[in-house]
Amino acid sequence: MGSETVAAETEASGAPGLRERKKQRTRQALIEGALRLFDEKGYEETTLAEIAAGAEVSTRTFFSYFASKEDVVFFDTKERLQLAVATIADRQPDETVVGMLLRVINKSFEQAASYQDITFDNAALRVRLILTEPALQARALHLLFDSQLHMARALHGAFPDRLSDTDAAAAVGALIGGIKLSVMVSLEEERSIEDVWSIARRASEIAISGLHTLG
Amino acid sequence: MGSETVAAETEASGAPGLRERKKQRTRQALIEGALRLFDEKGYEETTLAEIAAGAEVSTRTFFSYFASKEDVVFFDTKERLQLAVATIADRQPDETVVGMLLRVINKSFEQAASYQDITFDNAALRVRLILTEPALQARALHLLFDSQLHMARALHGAFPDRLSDTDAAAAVGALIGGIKLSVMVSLEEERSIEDVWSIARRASEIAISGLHTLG
DNA sequence: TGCAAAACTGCAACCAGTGAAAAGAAACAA
DNA sequence: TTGTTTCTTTTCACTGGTTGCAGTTTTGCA
Repeated sequence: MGSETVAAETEASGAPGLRERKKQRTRQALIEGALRLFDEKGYEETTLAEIAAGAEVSTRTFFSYFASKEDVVFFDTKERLQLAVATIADRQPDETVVGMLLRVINKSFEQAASYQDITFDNAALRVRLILTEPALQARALHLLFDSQLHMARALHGAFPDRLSDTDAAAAVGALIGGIKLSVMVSLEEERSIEDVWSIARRASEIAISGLHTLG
Repeated sequence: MGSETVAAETEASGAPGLRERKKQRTRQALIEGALRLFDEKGYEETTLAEIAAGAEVSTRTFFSYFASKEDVVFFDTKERLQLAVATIADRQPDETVVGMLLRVINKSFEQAASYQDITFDNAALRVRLILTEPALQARALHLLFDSQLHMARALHGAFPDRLSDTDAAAAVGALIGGIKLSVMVSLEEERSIEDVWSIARRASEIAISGLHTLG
């Protein structure tokens, strides 16, 4: 089944077997084919039958790799969340809450920037897709929300005595909520990556120093 | 069509015509019937056919009142957003950004608390429903996100010289993001309304005074 | 080579959602 | 009241995502 991102090795040996390699190839074919089709003819206009045919599997098989049509687009979400949570889990000595949160944000951006995972260079296409398709936007927000919950729990776990669970949630929610909304607004006009970057930074500064520093 | 919440009057006279009254009754029947069915047999297990039958209309007619199955549950969203945006629009003289945001939050809570709109007393049922059904949760997040965008624009409009559009977005996103996530975490255990209220307050204080005041 | 597990296929069924044409009901004018 | 116009609902047919199931193929391994 495609539910595990990390390859399950055949045995104690390090080499993935034929079965695993085939599965990875099919998975990648589904992802790349789907994104290409979404780009060419639009998300709604692309049917699962076409996606499956593109990867030379049956429609039914699609669903043993992804739980839904939307999910192909978010193939790397689990991985990204894992990195964030892991980053929180290995708290540096003497690190402050804010320091840790910034480290998480930075790592996440780095990861996003250097994406090679699945020979996949159309990150921009994906962003455009998610921004324009309501169904994908809803799914993205749901996944992001879920990630925030996980991160809040991890943060509470990293500072068990200093932060209550609800305070940890408030912190994560405020930081990511601020960044998310300001980036979204900024994307309504065409902007360069650098612009977006600095807007995100600015939003995190606002969250950290507090809204009272504004008007 | 059911797209307008406010009744379109027949003429210059104040009385809504028969047509309008019937539509309101049908709308209410759909809402109440749907929520009752969702409660009794679960959201996924309830079909549109059943909902429509409960209100004695055809399945097709359901879709001239609501755009989707999910949307019945969020029948009052437009109204709530309108209040929030209107509250922002009539900025008080000498009001600060933070002061205004707090006023919006308070008004919104008031409105939620005093809900009588459609002889509808099962607000709690609805909350439980949204919290447990993934499809509804995704829709809720999408609607909330959209509301935040509108509020951010309104805020920028209210303080055009003091707040850039992206800063306004950062403010709204941080405040609502913090409240949302902490309330959500708090709801994982059973809590009283008062508890939730004070947790929300605490989250807004954190966002206002800044994350740096934490760890 | 043979067996068990894993993966894939085809098929049937369900249900949300949409388009179009026809029927029904209400509003309006004469 | 009657005829006309406009809005609403119904009926019907159809698409497409999603799932369960039963059977077949492929792979891993002894």
